[in-house]
Amino acid sequence: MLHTHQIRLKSLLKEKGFEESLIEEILTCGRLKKAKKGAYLLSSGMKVAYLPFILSGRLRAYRGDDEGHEITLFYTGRGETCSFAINSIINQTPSGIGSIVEQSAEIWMIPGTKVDAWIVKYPNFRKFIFQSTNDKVDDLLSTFDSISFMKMGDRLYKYLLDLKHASGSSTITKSHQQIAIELNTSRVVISRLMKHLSATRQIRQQRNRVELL
DNA sequence: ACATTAAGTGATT
DNA sequence: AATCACTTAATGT
Repeated sequence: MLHTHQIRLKSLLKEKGFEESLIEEILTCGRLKKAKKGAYLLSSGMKVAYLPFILSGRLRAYRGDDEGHEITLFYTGRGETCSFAINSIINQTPSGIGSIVEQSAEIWMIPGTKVDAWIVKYPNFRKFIFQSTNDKVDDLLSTFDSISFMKMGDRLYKYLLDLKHASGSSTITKSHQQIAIELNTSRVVISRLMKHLSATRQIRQQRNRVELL
């Protein structure tokens, strides 16, 4: 007896090219977790017990300090897993990053204890894991570059573009304050830059809403 | 109508 | 690019 989310999960796993028997294993030993927008899934220093496979929604990974500063690192969406979770699981080390639900998500939680064996047993799982790691390291480097070399205005624009790609929508519903937190700058700075983007017709904005043009 | 939260702005560092 | 101090605009109760 399969639930609708299990059917969707199954077809997504097939799409990913996973072996039939692996799909069965994933289905039997995982469990569904529904997480609402704004929920914290993981914070820095926590042990990771489950490998999250995202069925729907989107997560935002960030690095933070103890004074409430943070910086957005990358997003994780449908059909993806967070490669930092993989590292924490395999190396048995605590997570160095935090993860928050950006768009209400359904996540298939796979016990971390299975990961080692599956990497050995299933070539396609191994590929998936390495591919995920590679993807997220690329994202991370791109974020690193922007912090190191780009001016705030360009960083903001890149941030908006990244969000557009991650969400598949050119409308972003966030306040200037929230964006400022994610980029680790001040609200005033974001407001000024937004005004400029608006004046040069690169965006259109309303309260709590930015549309990329 | 009033309070609260979001966004805009000039001046200063 | 950040901070302060303040204004104006939008929204909730």
